[in-house]
Amino acid sequence: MGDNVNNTYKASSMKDVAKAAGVSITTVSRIINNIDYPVSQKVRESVEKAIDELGYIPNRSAQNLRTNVENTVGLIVRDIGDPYFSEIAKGVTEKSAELKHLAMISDSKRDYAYELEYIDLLIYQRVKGIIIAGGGYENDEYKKQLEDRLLKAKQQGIKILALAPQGISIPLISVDNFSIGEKMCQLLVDQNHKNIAFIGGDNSVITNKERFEGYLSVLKKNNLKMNENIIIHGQFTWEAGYANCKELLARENKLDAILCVNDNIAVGALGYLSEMKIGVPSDISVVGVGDISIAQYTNPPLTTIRLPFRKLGKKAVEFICSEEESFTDPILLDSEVVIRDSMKFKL
Amino acid sequence: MGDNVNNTYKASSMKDVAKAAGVSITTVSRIINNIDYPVSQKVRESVEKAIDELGYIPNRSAQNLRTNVENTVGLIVRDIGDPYFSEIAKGVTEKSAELKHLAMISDSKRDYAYELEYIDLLIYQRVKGIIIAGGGYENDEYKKQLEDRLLKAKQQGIKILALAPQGISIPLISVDNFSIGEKMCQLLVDQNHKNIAFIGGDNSVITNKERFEGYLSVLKKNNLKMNENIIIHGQFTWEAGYANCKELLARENKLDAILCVNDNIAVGALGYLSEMKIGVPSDISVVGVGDISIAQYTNPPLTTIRLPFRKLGKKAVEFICSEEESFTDPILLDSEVVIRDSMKFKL
DNA sequence: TTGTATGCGTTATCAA
DNA sequence: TTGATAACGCATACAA
Repeated sequence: MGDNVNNTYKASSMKDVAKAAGVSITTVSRIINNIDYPVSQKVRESVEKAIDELGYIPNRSAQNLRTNVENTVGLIVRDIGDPYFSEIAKGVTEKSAELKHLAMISDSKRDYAYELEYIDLLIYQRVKGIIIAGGGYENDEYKKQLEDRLLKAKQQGIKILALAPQGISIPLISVDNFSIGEKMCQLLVDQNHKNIAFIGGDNSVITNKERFEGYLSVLKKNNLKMNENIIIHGQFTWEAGYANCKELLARENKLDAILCVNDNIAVGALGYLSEMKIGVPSDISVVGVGDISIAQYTNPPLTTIRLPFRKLGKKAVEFICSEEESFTDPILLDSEVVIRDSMKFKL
Repeated sequence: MGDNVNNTYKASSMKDVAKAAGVSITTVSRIINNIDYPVSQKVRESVEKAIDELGYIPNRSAQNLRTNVENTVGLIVRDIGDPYFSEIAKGVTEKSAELKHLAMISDSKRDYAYELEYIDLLIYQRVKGIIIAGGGYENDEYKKQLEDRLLKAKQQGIKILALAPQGISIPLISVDNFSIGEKMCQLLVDQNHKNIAFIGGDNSVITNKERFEGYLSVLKKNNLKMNENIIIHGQFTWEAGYANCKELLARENKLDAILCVNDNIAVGALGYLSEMKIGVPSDISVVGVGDISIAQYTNPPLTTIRLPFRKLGKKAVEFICSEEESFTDPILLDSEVVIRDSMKFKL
């Protein structure tokens, strides 16, 4: 089982196997790769025996150098503890495993300097493709840096794609965030809600901005005037949802509904309202976006819109492992409104 | 910027750089590796210019084949959406990035067949080390398979370590689960709780078993008789916590406290109790284990014991990237009881 | 059916 | 201060 010298093992190579089996390395290679090439039963057996005894495992780096075929994909998330990203990560790791690939996951801690650094590391690692999960930042420097990396990756034959808009030209598998904002706002309007507050996350993130614009568009369409007082932006976490809901109610207490830009924020808001003994949906309706798994267990269960996180992750890996080089038209997956009990029916 | 043939790029190599700069590849290599070797300013500049113009990036596979130095670590979690694991993952990715390494994360979906398969994939990938995050299964076949892989990894010079006991000899960086069970149970006993229920997760998982034994040991020590009726095992999720709390109360309604084997379960239990309008801690005390981030925001905030998840992940990466080959004595990190409002003080 | 020889892109040894 | 060359482990074209 390998040579034990100085208590350290040296992995055996094809050469060792060939020698042990008394054949050439070509033959060993053919057997390893299970290529449909005629090999006599006797030789095959002796090689397999040698492989087993030596505990031989092919050297990926050498294979890789030779064939230039990678079997890793890179995923960059903002916060792996956030259900939004962990669901995407599950889709990515699941599909990767299915295709015998491995996923490298980096957590940028919502800091785009890290985001860029990780892309560099992943390119250097020569992964087969890089998946950017978070929404782009409305920041010219960031966009420029990202475009640089797109070019760099292309030169190395590495695919890059995003699961949320980046404000630049990049293959995109995502959802239609503007229409999501519209749908949820219209849902509330349809039930006669008038004073509809908006709690957003970081509004320099394009995803947030697009949903927000969907909200504004529906207000306008329905001749409801926008009230800046009841629009708050902050972070994407439930802590922020809690804090911003508090702030919101301090500013304005005649609210019909709160549209939260994601479910995390809605969960935080629900928590604050419950603490304040404000009835949901009797006193105020709350809706979110995402349908993360906890949304069905909040009190009351959350009305939201289901985003296909896992499917996004899977599709991304499929693209990376496909022959397709690139694509320009965004692939937008459907999302479906999920009615639960946190929204009042006023009709 | 690379040769564009048929709309596909071929990454440039050191050879290309050398040719462009009119020097030997040896010189290029020296400059790339920033080795302290005298290179004339003029040559250095021309090489750097060529690197820049060609967009040259070293080929990791070739470097790797030559030097046999890896810069990736593997992490296997059971469910990346579970705060227990996502916190560990954050520790791992953070420390990895710090050391210019990349983390490959696999999600076994709590299925140990996948767990083993992922280990194989990671070994084949020749990562520098593999971190097993979940607790081992009390299952002889699993243990045997795991031991096989330990040996295989050793042959390849790959370190494997666990962040929870596996029931076999393996380098371990963890916490003392038995004493954690003891501490939490003693905490309740000290406050005069007598009928202390236990909601566990999968009791074939060693971590669970050890905490449970700590609980039993304290009951015994205090001459409290164990009541099988109020001991339930199930899953580690809050859905299971909810369901098992319900089951528990259907079986027995004279409970002083519930000791949950982790915070997820406690969160689920709290949810059920709140729905049933059962006061916590007025009617019944609830404590958990872990101190996941949501624990301070539950209603009431959860009394629990803080486990150093992130630190575990970081220490694991430090070990993998260190010179140390292995170690036999488990490294057990401290955990600290966190008193919040979900436990009644009866004294 | 099997084997020989070449080259993938590096690093490192040795020579100049 | 610089360069020629071998070797890492493998896949493959070609020869036998």
